Amino acid sequence: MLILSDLSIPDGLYVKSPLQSKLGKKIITHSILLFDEIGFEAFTFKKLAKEIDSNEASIYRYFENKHLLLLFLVVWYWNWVSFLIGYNTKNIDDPNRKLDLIIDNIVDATKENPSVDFVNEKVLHRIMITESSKAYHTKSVDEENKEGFYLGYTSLIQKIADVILEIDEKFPYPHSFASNLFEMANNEIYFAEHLPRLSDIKVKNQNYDQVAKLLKFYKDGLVTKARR
Amino acid sequence: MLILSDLSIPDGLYVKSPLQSKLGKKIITHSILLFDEIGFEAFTFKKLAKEIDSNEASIYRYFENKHLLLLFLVVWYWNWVSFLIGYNTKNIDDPNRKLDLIIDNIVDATKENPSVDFVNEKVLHRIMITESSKAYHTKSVDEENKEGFYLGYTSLIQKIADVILEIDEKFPYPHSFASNLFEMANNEIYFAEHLPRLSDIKVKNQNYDQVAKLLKFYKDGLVTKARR
DNA sequence: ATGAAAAGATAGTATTACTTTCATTACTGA
DNA sequence: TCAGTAATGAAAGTAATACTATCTTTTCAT
Repeated sequence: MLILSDLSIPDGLYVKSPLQSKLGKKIITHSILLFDEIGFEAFTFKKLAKEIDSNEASIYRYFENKHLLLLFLVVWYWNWVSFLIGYNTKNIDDPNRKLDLIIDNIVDATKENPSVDFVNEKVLHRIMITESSKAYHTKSVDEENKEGFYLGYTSLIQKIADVILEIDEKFPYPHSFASNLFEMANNEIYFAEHLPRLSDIKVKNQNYDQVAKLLKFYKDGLVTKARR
Repeated sequence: MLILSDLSIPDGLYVKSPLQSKLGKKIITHSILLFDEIGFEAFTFKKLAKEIDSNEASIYRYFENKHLLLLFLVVWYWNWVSFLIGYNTKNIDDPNRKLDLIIDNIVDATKENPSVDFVNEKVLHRIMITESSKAYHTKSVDEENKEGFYLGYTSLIQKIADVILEIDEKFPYPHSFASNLFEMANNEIYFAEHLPRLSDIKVKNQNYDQVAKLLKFYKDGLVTKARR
Protein backbone atom coordinates (compact mmCIF):
# COMPACT_ATOMS: atom_id res chain seq x y z
CA MET A 1 0.00 0.00 0.00
CA LEU A 2 1.08 3.48 -0.83
CA ILE A 3 2.33 5.71 1.92
CA LEU A 4 0.47 8.95 2.25
CA SER A 5 3.44 11.16 2.85
CA ASP A 6 4.70 10.32 -0.62
CA LEU A 7 2.00 12.54 -1.93
CA SER A 8 2.84 15.80 -0.29
CA ILE A 9 0.34 18.57 -0.81
CA PRO A 10 1.01 22.26 -0.19
CA ASP A 11 -0.66 23.62 2.91
CA GLY A 12 -2.70 26.66 2.09
CA LEU A 13 -4.78 24.30 0.01
CA TYR A 14 -6.51 23.25 3.20
CA VAL A 15 -7.33 24.85 6.52
CA LYS A 16 -6.42 21.69 8.40
CA SER A 17 -4.88 18.61 6.83
CA PRO A 18 -7.59 16.08 6.04
CA LEU A 19 -5.06 13.24 6.01
CA GLN A 20 -4.49 13.34 9.76
CA SER A 21 -7.95 12.60 11.11
CA LYS A 22 -10.80 10.21 10.65
CA LEU A 23 -13.22 12.94 9.63
CA GLY A 24 -10.68 14.40 7.23
CA LYS A 25 -10.31 11.08 5.45
CA LYS A 26 -14.06 10.64 5.30
CA ILE A 27 -14.29 14.06 3.66
CA ILE A 28 -11.79 12.99 1.01
CA THR A 29 -13.39 9.60 0.43
CA HIS A 30 -16.90 10.90 0.10
CA SER A 31 -16.15 14.13 -1.70
CA ILE A 32 -14.71 11.98 -4.49
CA LEU A 33 -17.89 9.94 -4.62
CA LEU A 34 -20.15 12.96 -4.43
CA PHE A 35 -18.30 14.99 -7.08
CA ASP A 36 -18.58 11.98 -9.33
CA GLU A 37 -22.24 11.50 -8.61
CA ILE A 38 -23.63 15.02 -8.92
CA GLY A 39 -20.82 17.05 -10.50
CA PHE A 40 -18.92 20.09 -9.33
CA GLU A 41 -21.72 22.60 -9.86
CA ALA A 42 -24.33 20.81 -7.76
CA PHE A 43 -21.86 19.75 -5.07
CA THR A 44 -22.23 21.53 -1.72
CA PHE A 45 -20.64 21.07 1.69
CA LYS A 46 -24.09 20.62 3.14
CA LYS A 47 -24.79 17.63 0.89
CA LEU A 48 -21.36 16.21 1.63
CA ALA A 49 -21.94 16.63 5.37
CA LYS A 50 -25.16 14.68 5.08
CA GLU A 51 -23.37 11.83 3.29
CA ILE A 52 -20.87 11.43 6.10
CA ASP A 53 -23.27 12.15 8.98
CA SER A 54 -21.43 15.27 9.89
CA ASN A 55 -22.21 18.93 9.40
CA GLU A 56 -21.23 21.86 7.23
CA ALA A 57 -19.26 23.72 9.88
CA SER A 58 -17.00 20.70 10.44
CA ILE A 59 -16.12 20.49 6.75
CA TYR A 60 -15.31 24.19 6.67
CA ARG A 61 -12.70 23.45 9.31
CA TYR A 62 -10.83 21.44 6.66
CA PHE A 63 -11.49 23.33 3.44
CA GLU A 64 -12.31 26.95 2.73
CA ASN A 65 -14.65 26.11 -0.13
CA LYS A 66 -15.45 23.48 -2.71
CA HIS A 67 -13.07 24.96 -5.24
CA LEU A 68 -10.11 24.35 -2.94
CA LEU A 69 -11.38 20.89 -2.10
CA LEU A 70 -11.49 20.03 -5.79
CA LEU A 71 -8.04 21.52 -6.28
CA PHE A 72 -6.82 19.38 -3.38
CA LEU A 73 -8.06 16.27 -5.16
CA VAL A 74 -6.54 17.39 -8.44
CA VAL A 75 -3.18 18.02 -6.81
CA TRP A 76 -3.43 14.64 -5.12
CA TYR A 77 -4.05 13.05 -8.49
CA TRP A 78 -1.11 14.82 -10.12
CA ASN A 79 1.15 13.70 -7.30
CA TRP A 80 -0.15 10.19 -7.47
CA VAL A 81 0.45 9.90 -11.24
CA SER A 82 3.85 11.46 -10.73
CA PHE A 83 4.69 8.91 -8.09
CA LEU A 84 3.48 6.03 -10.25
CA ILE A 85 5.50 7.19 -13.22
CA GLY A 86 8.61 7.20 -11.11
CA TYR A 87 7.69 3.83 -9.63
CA ASN A 88 6.94 2.17 -12.96
CA THR A 89 9.86 3.53 -14.97
CA LYS A 90 12.56 3.32 -12.35
CA ASN A 91 14.48 0.43 -13.88
CA ILE A 92 13.82 1.27 -17.50
CA ASP A 93 16.70 2.66 -19.51
CA ASP A 94 15.25 3.11 -22.96
CA PRO A 95 13.56 6.54 -22.92
CA ASN A 96 11.24 5.50 -25.72
CA ARG A 97 9.93 2.62 -23.66
CA LYS A 98 9.80 4.96 -20.69
CA LEU A 99 7.54 7.39 -22.55
CA ASP A 100 5.26 4.53 -23.54
CA LEU A 101 4.88 3.57 -19.90
CA ILE A 102 4.26 7.19 -18.98
CA ILE A 103 1.48 7.30 -21.55
CA ASP A 104 -0.06 4.16 -20.09
CA ASN A 105 -0.06 5.77 -16.67
CA ILE A 106 -1.48 9.05 -17.94
CA VAL A 107 -4.33 7.28 -19.67
CA ASP A 108 -5.18 4.92 -16.87
CA ALA A 109 -3.24 5.18 -13.65
CA THR A 110 -5.69 2.86 -11.92
CA LYS A 111 -4.43 -0.18 -13.81
CA GLU A 112 -2.54 -2.56 -11.53
CA ASN A 113 -0.99 0.07 -9.35
CA PRO A 114 -0.48 0.96 -5.71
CA SER A 115 -3.36 2.82 -4.15
CA VAL A 116 -4.43 4.51 -0.97
CA ASP A 117 -7.12 2.79 1.07
CA PHE A 118 -9.51 5.69 1.53
CA VAL A 119 -9.19 6.97 -2.06
CA ASN A 120 -11.12 5.30 -4.84
CA GLU A 121 -8.71 6.00 -7.66
CA LYS A 122 -11.02 4.76 -10.37
CA VAL A 123 -13.67 7.28 -9.38
CA LEU A 124 -11.05 9.96 -8.80
CA HIS A 125 -9.89 9.43 -12.36
CA ARG A 126 -13.45 9.97 -13.60
CA ILE A 127 -13.62 13.26 -11.72
CA MET A 128 -10.32 14.32 -13.23
CA ILE A 129 -11.66 13.68 -16.71
CA THR A 130 -14.73 15.81 -16.18
CA GLU A 131 -13.83 18.36 -13.53
CA SER A 132 -10.08 18.82 -13.24
CA SER A 133 -9.74 21.68 -15.70
CA LYS A 134 -12.23 23.71 -13.66
CA ALA A 135 -9.73 23.67 -10.81
CA TYR A 136 -7.23 25.81 -12.70
CA HIS A 137 -9.43 27.82 -15.06
CA THR A 138 -10.32 30.48 -12.54
CA LYS A 139 -9.56 34.09 -11.77
CA SER A 140 -7.46 32.91 -8.84
CA VAL A 141 -4.91 30.81 -10.81
CA ASP A 142 -2.12 33.34 -10.72
CA GLU A 143 -2.38 33.82 -7.00
CA GLU A 144 -2.63 30.09 -6.38
CA ASN A 145 0.28 29.48 -8.68
CA LYS A 146 2.37 31.86 -6.61
CA GLU A 147 1.49 29.82 -3.54
CA GLY A 148 2.86 26.71 -5.22
CA PHE A 149 -0.44 24.90 -5.68
CA TYR A 150 0.54 23.84 -9.18
CA LEU A 151 3.98 22.49 -8.45
CA GLY A 152 2.53 18.99 -8.63
CA TYR A 153 1.47 19.56 -12.20
CA THR A 154 4.56 21.45 -13.32
CA SER A 155 6.93 18.89 -11.84
CA LEU A 156 4.99 16.05 -13.45
CA ILE A 157 5.20 17.82 -16.81
CA GLN A 158 8.89 18.51 -16.24
CA LYS A 159 9.51 14.81 -15.63
CA ILE A 160 7.78 13.89 -18.86
CA ALA A 161 9.56 16.68 -20.75
CA ASP A 162 12.87 15.29 -19.56
CA VAL A 163 12.09 11.88 -21.02
CA ILE A 164 11.03 13.51 -24.29
CA LEU A 165 14.38 15.29 -24.43
CA GLU A 166 16.15 12.03 -23.68
CA ILE A 167 14.63 10.59 -26.83
CA ASP A 168 15.26 13.69 -28.90
CA GLU A 169 17.37 16.40 -27.33
CA LYS A 170 16.41 18.84 -30.09
CA PHE A 171 12.66 18.44 -29.66
CA PRO A 172 11.36 22.02 -29.68
CA TYR A 173 8.23 21.69 -27.50
CA PRO A 174 8.87 19.20 -24.70
CA HIS A 175 6.64 20.89 -22.10
CA SER A 176 3.84 21.68 -24.48
CA PHE A 177 3.88 18.14 -25.77
CA ALA A 178 3.94 16.69 -22.28
CA SER A 179 1.02 18.77 -21.03
CA ASN A 180 -0.84 18.13 -24.24
CA LEU A 181 -0.49 14.37 -23.75
CA PHE A 182 -2.01 14.76 -20.31
CA GLU A 183 -4.83 17.06 -21.35
CA MET A 184 -5.55 15.11 -24.50
CA ALA A 185 -5.87 11.86 -22.58
CA ASN A 186 -8.66 13.33 -20.48
CA ASN A 187 -10.30 15.05 -23.42
CA GLU A 188 -10.36 12.02 -25.65
CA ILE A 189 -11.95 9.89 -22.98
CA TYR A 190 -14.51 12.60 -22.30
CA PHE A 191 -15.30 13.11 -25.97
CA ALA A 192 -15.50 9.38 -26.64
CA GLU A 193 -18.11 9.08 -23.92
CA HIS A 194 -20.11 12.27 -24.42
CA LEU A 195 -19.36 13.95 -27.74
CA PRO A 196 -18.17 11.05 -29.90
CA ARG A 197 -18.11 13.04 -33.12
CA LEU A 198 -15.18 15.01 -31.74
CA SER A 199 -13.05 11.89 -31.55
CA ASP A 200 -12.15 8.73 -33.43
CA ILE A 201 -11.72 6.77 -30.23
CA LYS A 202 -14.15 4.19 -28.94
CA VAL A 203 -14.22 3.51 -25.23
CA LYS A 204 -16.12 0.52 -23.91
CA ASN A 205 -16.14 -0.90 -20.40
CA GLN A 206 -13.65 1.64 -19.13
CA ASN A 207 -11.09 0.30 -21.56
CA TYR A 208 -8.87 3.16 -22.64
CA ASP A 209 -6.37 1.23 -24.77
CA GLN A 210 -7.31 3.13 -27.91
CA VAL A 211 -6.51 6.40 -26.18
CA ALA A 212 -3.06 5.14 -25.25
CA LYS A 213 -2.60 4.04 -28.84
CA LEU A 214 -3.55 7.49 -30.07
CA LEU A 215 -1.07 9.18 -27.73
CA LYS A 216 1.67 6.80 -28.82
CA PHE A 217 0.87 7.61 -32.43
CA TYR A 218 1.48 11.28 -31.60
CA LYS A 219 4.66 10.35 -29.80
CA ASP A 220 6.04 8.22 -32.62
CA GLY A 221 5.11 10.83 -35.20
CA LEU A 222 6.67 13.77 -33.42
CA VAL A 223 9.37 12.58 -31.06
CA THR A 224 11.98 10.52 -32.83
CA LYS A 225 15.70 10.65 -33.13
CA ALA A 226 15.42 10.22 -36.86
CA ARG A 227 13.04 13.09 -37.30
CA ARG A 228 15.51 15.56 -38.70
CA MET B 1 -20.04 43.36 -41.76
CA LEU B 2 -21.07 39.83 -40.98
CA ILE B 3 -24.73 38.94 -41.23
CA LEU B 4 -26.14 37.50 -38.06
CA SER B 5 -28.22 34.80 -39.63
CA ASP B 6 -25.04 33.14 -40.85
CA LEU B 7 -24.44 32.11 -37.30
CA SER B 8 -27.54 30.11 -36.59
CA ILE B 9 -27.92 28.93 -33.03
CA PRO B 10 -30.26 26.19 -31.86
CA ASP B 11 -33.29 27.44 -30.00
CA GLY B 12 -33.60 25.71 -26.69
CA LEU B 13 -30.36 27.42 -25.85
CA TYR B 14 -32.34 30.56 -25.10
CA VAL B 15 -35.83 31.34 -23.87
CA LYS B 16 -36.17 34.17 -26.37
CA SER B 17 -33.66 35.01 -29.06
CA PRO B 18 -31.33 37.76 -27.85
CA LEU B 19 -30.46 38.69 -31.43
CA GLN B 20 -33.89 40.17 -32.20
CA SER B 21 -34.09 42.96 -29.66
CA LYS B 22 -32.11 45.83 -28.28
CA LEU B 23 -32.04 44.42 -24.77
CA GLY B 24 -31.07 41.00 -26.10
CA LYS B 25 -28.06 42.44 -27.87
CA LYS B 26 -27.09 44.44 -24.80
CA ILE B 27 -27.17 41.19 -22.82
CA ILE B 28 -24.81 39.55 -25.30
CA THR B 29 -22.46 42.54 -25.51
CA HIS B 30 -22.17 43.01 -21.79
CA SER B 31 -22.20 39.38 -20.74
CA ILE B 32 -19.04 38.99 -22.81
CA LEU B 33 -17.43 41.90 -21.03
CA LEU B 34 -18.58 40.77 -17.60
CA PHE B 35 -17.53 37.13 -18.03
CA ASP B 36 -14.15 38.43 -19.05
CA GLU B 37 -13.91 40.80 -16.15
CA ILE B 38 -15.01 38.66 -13.21
CA GLY B 39 -15.04 35.10 -14.56
CA PHE B 40 -17.80 32.52 -14.82
CA GLU B 41 -17.99 31.69 -11.13
CA ALA B 42 -18.53 35.23 -9.88
CA PHE B 43 -20.82 36.19 -12.77
CA THR B 44 -24.49 36.66 -11.83
CA PHE B 45 -27.53 37.90 -13.71
CA LYS B 46 -27.98 40.55 -11.05
CA LYS B 47 -24.54 42.00 -11.71
CA LEU B 48 -25.12 41.85 -15.46
CA ALA B 49 -28.46 43.60 -15.04
CA LYS B 50 -26.77 46.40 -13.15
CA GLU B 51 -24.21 46.83 -15.97
CA ILE B 52 -26.93 47.32 -18.56
CA ASP B 53 -29.35 49.30 -16.36
CA SER B 54 -31.89 46.56 -16.50
CA ASN B 55 -33.00 43.95 -13.99
CA GLU B 56 -32.61 40.29 -13.26
CA ALA B 57 -36.12 39.28 -14.30
CA SER B 58 -35.63 40.75 -17.76
CA ILE B 59 -32.48 38.72 -18.34
CA TYR B 60 -34.23 35.55 -17.25
CA ARG B 61 -36.67 36.21 -20.08
CA TYR B 62 -33.77 35.54 -22.47
CA PHE B 63 -31.71 32.87 -20.74
CA GLU B 64 -32.60 30.21 -18.21
CA ASN B 65 -29.32 30.55 -16.35
CA LYS B 66 -25.71 31.61 -16.74
CA HIS B 67 -24.60 28.19 -17.90
CA LEU B 68 -26.84 28.40 -20.96
CA LEU B 69 -25.79 31.98 -21.58
CA LEU B 70 -22.15 30.88 -21.61
CA LEU B 71 -23.02 27.95 -23.86
CA PHE B 72 -24.77 30.37 -26.19
CA LEU B 73 -21.57 32.40 -26.46
CA VAL B 74 -19.50 29.28 -26.99
CA VAL B 75 -21.81 28.06 -29.75
CA TRP B 76 -21.70 31.50 -31.30
CA TYR B 77 -17.91 31.34 -31.26
CA TRP B 78 -17.79 27.89 -32.82
CA ASN B 79 -20.14 29.04 -35.57
CA TRP B 80 -18.15 32.17 -36.13
CA VAL B 81 -14.85 30.30 -36.46
CA SER B 82 -16.58 27.80 -38.72
CA PHE B 83 -17.87 30.60 -40.92
CA LEU B 84 -14.46 32.24 -41.08
CA ILE B 85 -12.75 29.03 -42.03
CA GLY B 86 -15.13 28.62 -44.93
CA TYR B 87 -14.71 32.25 -45.87
CA ASN B 88 -10.92 32.23 -45.74
CA THR B 89 -10.30 28.90 -47.46
CA LYS B 90 -12.95 29.06 -50.12
CA ASN B 91 -10.63 29.63 -53.08
CA ILE B 92 -7.75 27.55 -51.80
CA ASP B 93 -7.14 24.23 -53.47
CA ASP B 94 -4.08 22.89 -51.70
CA PRO B 95 -5.38 21.12 -48.58
CA ASN B 96 -2.07 21.59 -46.83
CA ARG B 97 -2.32 25.35 -47.26
CA LYS B 98 -5.96 25.11 -46.25
CA LEU B 99 -5.07 23.44 -42.96
CA ASP B 100 -2.49 26.13 -42.28
CA LEU B 101 -5.17 28.79 -42.71
CA ILE B 102 -7.51 26.83 -40.48
CA ILE B 103 -4.85 26.76 -37.81
CA ASP B 104 -4.40 30.53 -38.10
CA ASN B 105 -8.13 30.98 -37.59
CA ILE B 106 -8.28 28.57 -34.66
CA VAL B 107 -5.46 30.36 -32.90
CA ASP B 108 -6.67 33.86 -33.53
CA ALA B 109 -9.92 34.35 -35.37
CA THR B 110 -9.95 38.03 -34.50
CA LYS B 111 -7.12 38.80 -36.92
CA GLU B 112 -8.37 40.82 -39.88
CA ASN B 113 -11.75 39.20 -40.16
CA PRO B 114 -15.42 40.06 -40.46
CA SER B 115 -17.12 40.75 -37.17
CA VAL B 116 -20.49 41.53 -35.67
CA ASP B 117 -21.02 45.03 -34.33
CA PHE B 118 -22.33 44.19 -30.86
CA VAL B 119 -19.83 41.35 -30.24
CA ASN B 120 -16.30 42.14 -29.15
CA GLU B 121 -14.60 39.13 -30.67
CA LYS B 122 -11.25 39.81 -29.05
CA VAL B 123 -12.82 39.64 -25.61
CA LEU B 124 -15.00 36.72 -26.62
CA HIS B 125 -11.85 34.86 -27.60
CA ARG B 126 -10.41 35.48 -24.15
CA ILE B 127 -13.53 34.02 -22.56
CA MET B 128 -13.26 30.98 -24.79
CA ILE B 129 -9.70 30.39 -23.66
CA THR B 130 -10.61 30.47 -19.99
CA GLU B 131 -14.24 29.44 -19.76
CA SER B 132 -15.36 27.51 -22.84
CA SER B 133 -14.60 24.05 -21.55
CA LYS B 134 -16.87 24.66 -18.55
CA ALA B 135 -19.76 24.93 -20.97
CA TYR B 136 -19.52 21.27 -21.96
CA HIS B 137 -18.02 19.63 -18.89
CA THR B 138 -21.29 19.30 -17.02
CA LYS B 139 -23.74 16.62 -16.01
CA SER B 140 -26.12 17.95 -18.66
CA VAL B 141 -23.89 17.38 -21.73
CA ASP B 142 -25.61 14.27 -22.95
CA GLU B 143 -29.03 15.84 -22.79
CA GLU B 144 -27.81 19.02 -24.42
CA ASN B 145 -26.02 17.03 -27.08
CA LYS B 146 -29.30 15.29 -27.91
CA GLU B 147 -30.88 18.71 -28.37
CA GLY B 148 -28.22 19.57 -30.93
CA PHE B 149 -26.43 22.23 -28.91
CA TYR B 150 -23.04 20.87 -29.98
CA LEU B 151 -23.67 20.66 -33.71
CA GLY B 152 -21.65 23.84 -34.12
CA TYR B 153 -18.62 22.16 -32.63
CA THR B 154 -19.04 18.80 -34.31
CA SER B 155 -19.57 20.34 -37.74
CA LEU B 156 -16.53 22.57 -37.28
CA ILE B 157 -14.45 19.52 -36.36
CA GLN B 158 -15.90 17.59 -39.28
CA LYS B 159 -14.85 20.37 -41.65
CA ILE B 160 -11.30 20.26 -40.33
CA ALA B 161 -11.24 16.47 -40.37
CA ASP B 162 -12.22 16.55 -44.04
CA VAL B 163 -9.25 18.73 -44.87
CA ILE B 164 -6.97 16.43 -42.92
CA LEU B 165 -8.24 13.49 -44.94
CA GLU B 166 -7.71 15.48 -48.14
CA ILE B 167 -4.04 15.71 -47.24
CA ASP B 168 -3.78 12.12 -46.13
CA GLU B 169 -6.75 9.90 -46.77
CA LYS B 170 -5.30 7.18 -44.54
CA PHE B 171 -4.83 9.41 -41.48
CA PRO B 172 -6.23 7.33 -38.63
CA TYR B 173 -7.43 10.08 -36.25
CA PRO B 174 -8.84 12.99 -38.23
CA HIS B 175 -11.50 14.02 -35.69
CA SER B 176 -9.30 13.56 -32.66
CA PHE B 177 -6.55 15.55 -34.30
CA ALA B 178 -8.94 18.30 -35.35
CA SER B 179 -10.48 18.69 -31.90
CA ASN B 180 -7.06 18.47 -30.33
CA LEU B 181 -5.83 21.35 -32.48
CA PHE B 182 -8.74 23.41 -31.26
CA GLU B 183 -8.40 22.50 -27.60
CA MET B 184 -4.64 22.74 -27.66
CA ALA B 185 -4.76 26.24 -29.11
CA ASN B 186 -6.78 27.45 -26.14
CA ASN B 187 -4.73 25.50 -23.65
CA GLU B 188 -1.37 26.70 -24.88
CA ILE B 189 -2.46 30.32 -24.74
CA TYR B 190 -3.85 29.80 -21.25
CA PHE B 191 -0.75 28.02 -20.03
CA ALA B 192 1.58 30.56 -21.59
CA GLU B 193 -0.20 33.29 -19.68
CA HIS B 194 -0.87 31.59 -16.37
CA LEU B 195 1.12 28.39 -15.94
CA PRO B 196 4.13 28.96 -18.20
CA ARG B 197 6.01 25.89 -17.02
CA LEU B 198 3.39 23.74 -18.73
CA SER B 199 4.29 25.18 -22.11
CA ASP B 200 7.21 26.23 -24.28
CA ILE B 201 5.25 29.03 -25.85
CA LYS B 202 5.74 32.69 -25.10
CA VAL B 203 2.83 35.03 -25.66
CA LYS B 204 3.38 38.77 -25.55
CA ASN B 205 0.96 41.54 -26.51
CA GLN B 206 -1.73 39.11 -27.55
CA ASN B 207 0.56 37.76 -30.24
CA TYR B 208 -0.21 34.09 -30.70
CA ASP B 209 2.10 33.35 -33.62
CA GLN B 210 4.13 30.84 -31.64
CA VAL B 211 0.98 28.87 -30.90
CA ALA B 212 0.16 28.69 -34.60
CA LYS B 213 3.71 27.56 -35.24
CA LEU B 214 3.35 24.81 -32.64
CA LEU B 215 0.12 23.55 -34.16
CA LYS B 216 1.69 23.54 -37.62
CA PHE B 217 4.59 21.56 -36.22
CA TYR B 218 2.08 18.95 -35.07
CA LYS B 219 0.40 19.04 -38.44
CA ASP B 220 3.60 18.64 -40.42
CA GLY B 221 4.81 15.88 -38.14
CA LEU B 222 1.64 13.82 -38.24
CA VAL B 223 -0.34 14.61 -41.36
CA THR B 224 1.69 14.08 -44.49
CA LYS B 225 1.20 12.15 -47.67
CA ALA B 226 4.69 10.76 -47.38
CA ARG B 227 4.19 9.46 -43.87
CA ARG B 228 3.78 5.82 -44.69
C1' DA C 1 -8.46 11.37 35.28
C1' DT C 2 -7.81 15.67 33.27
C1' DG C 3 -7.16 19.11 29.83
C1' DA C 4 -6.92 20.18 25.11
C1' DA C 5 -8.31 19.43 20.63
C1' DA C 6 -11.76 17.85 17.49
C1' DA C 7 -16.31 17.39 16.20
C1' DG C 8 -21.27 18.30 16.55
C1' DA C 9 -25.30 21.26 16.94
C1' DT C 10 -27.57 25.36 16.24
C1' DA C 11 -28.36 29.71 14.61
C1' DG C 12 -27.52 33.53 11.89
C1' DT C 13 -26.17 36.55 7.62
C1' DA C 14 -25.52 37.84 2.91
C1' DT C 15 -25.84 36.36 -1.58
C1' DT C 16 -27.48 33.55 -5.32
C1' DA C 17 -30.78 31.74 -8.28
C1' DC C 18 -34.51 31.98 -9.37
C1' DT C 19 -40.31 33.04 -9.85
C1' DT C 20 -44.35 35.86 -9.64
C1' DT C 21 -47.06 39.75 -10.19
C1' DC C 22 -48.15 44.05 -11.64
C1' DA C 23 -47.18 48.53 -13.76
C1' DT C 24 -45.16 51.02 -17.58
C1' DT C 25 -43.32 51.76 -22.07
C1' DA C 26 -42.72 50.70 -26.96
C1' DC C 27 -44.19 48.99 -31.19
C1' DT C 28 -47.43 47.28 -34.61
C1' DG C 29 -50.87 47.27 -37.78
C1' DA C 30 -56.07 48.47 -38.94
C1' DT D 1 -53.81 57.68 -34.66
C1' DC D 2 -55.09 54.96 -31.35
C1' DA D 3 -56.06 50.32 -29.53
C1' DG D 4 -54.03 46.27 -28.42
C1' DT D 5 -50.18 43.51 -27.62
C1' DA D 6 -45.60 42.54 -26.61
C1' DA D 7 -41.44 43.89 -24.18
C1' DT D 8 -39.43 45.78 -20.27
C1' DG D 9 -39.13 47.48 -15.55
C1' DA D 10 -39.92 47.36 -10.63
C1' DA D 11 -40.70 45.07 -6.53
C1' DA D 12 -41.27 41.44 -3.60
C1' DG D 13 -40.83 36.76 -2.30
C1' DT D 14 -38.71 31.92 -1.77
C1' DA D 15 -35.45 28.34 -1.34
C1' DA D 16 -30.86 27.21 -1.52
C1' DT D 17 -25.97 28.37 -1.16
C1' DA D 18 -21.94 29.85 1.03
C1' DC D 19 -20.39 30.90 4.53
C1' DT D 20 -19.34 32.52 10.14
C1' DA D 21 -19.92 32.37 15.06
C1' DT D 22 -20.83 30.32 19.34
C1' DC D 23 -21.51 26.92 22.40
C1' DT D 24 -21.71 22.00 23.84
C1' DT D 25 -20.19 17.39 23.67
C1' DT D 26 -17.02 13.84 22.51
C1' DT D 27 -12.47 12.01 21.83
C1' DC D 28 -7.93 11.38 22.83
C1' DA D 29 -3.27 11.83 24.66
C1' DT D 30 -0.58 12.23 28.84
